Amino acid sequence: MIKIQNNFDLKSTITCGQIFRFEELADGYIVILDDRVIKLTYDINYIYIESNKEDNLEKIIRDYFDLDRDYEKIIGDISKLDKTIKPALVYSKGLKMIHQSPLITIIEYIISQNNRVPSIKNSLNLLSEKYGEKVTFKDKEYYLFPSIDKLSKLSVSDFRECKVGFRDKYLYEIVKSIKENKLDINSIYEMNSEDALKYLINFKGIGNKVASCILLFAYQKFDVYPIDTWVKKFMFDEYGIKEETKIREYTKKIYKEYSGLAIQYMFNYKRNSK
DNA sequence: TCCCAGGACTACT
DNA sequence: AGTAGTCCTGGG
Repeated sequence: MIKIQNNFDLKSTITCGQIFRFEELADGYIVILDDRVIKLTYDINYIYIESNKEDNLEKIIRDYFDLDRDYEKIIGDISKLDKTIKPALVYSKGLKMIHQSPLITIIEYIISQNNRVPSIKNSLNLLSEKYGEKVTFKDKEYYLFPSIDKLSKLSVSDFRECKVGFRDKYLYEIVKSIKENKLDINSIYEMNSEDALKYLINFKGIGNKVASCILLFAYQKFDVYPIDTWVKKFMFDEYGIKEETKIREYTKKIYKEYSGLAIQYMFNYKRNSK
């Protein structure tokens, strides 16, 4: 068990749509990471983390929840640039952008296309239960997300059996590309956002939105972002801007390299506050 | 039973 | 260059 300062908003961070495989408990959350299961509980001062695998835990947590980035400063900078977004920043104070493994993020967001959250979760759980490593934690069984080696042995119909529907062939092809390094997930770290976006969109099954989510949640490229209905609503209500291209122009001009973060805060505010 | 939501691709102009 | 139709699942 480790404890860290409770200086972030665990609930928003976990439930705001960036994480699919989590479970809400009476006193906290279970989250399934790449290589372990964690349980997070909290009081006013601390967040307590337990795992089936304690080694390196603090470092992994700090990395996954992006705890070492100075969000206070970023938020300060954004609110200096723009007053209108301030309520959203205050409301979502403590929301962190998670830092997930590229492989999992790519699979998750391909499945998410034209799909709803419960159905996405169902598919991810099926994939994990069938092909992932079983882990026992506090007398309960969990399944980690399958490795690239495991995934690359699946057929199109294996994917189909996990209820991914027409996305089966996309997953099959992309997993193969990753395995053969035709989709080089490591090279993306070094690309600028524009090139990375173009690179990802070349692969069948990855469009603009999916690519944006991958770059934001796996590569922490804060200047790329998906624009969904909640963000559109915010932009229309607050600024009277309706078209997506105009929204992109505007957010880029105002929020610059922090656009992805600003957008996520907007999304959380618009969707969750009254 | 049908209908709908939800991204990206394909095949058309 | 732009767009209608299509792919599948789960839920109303």
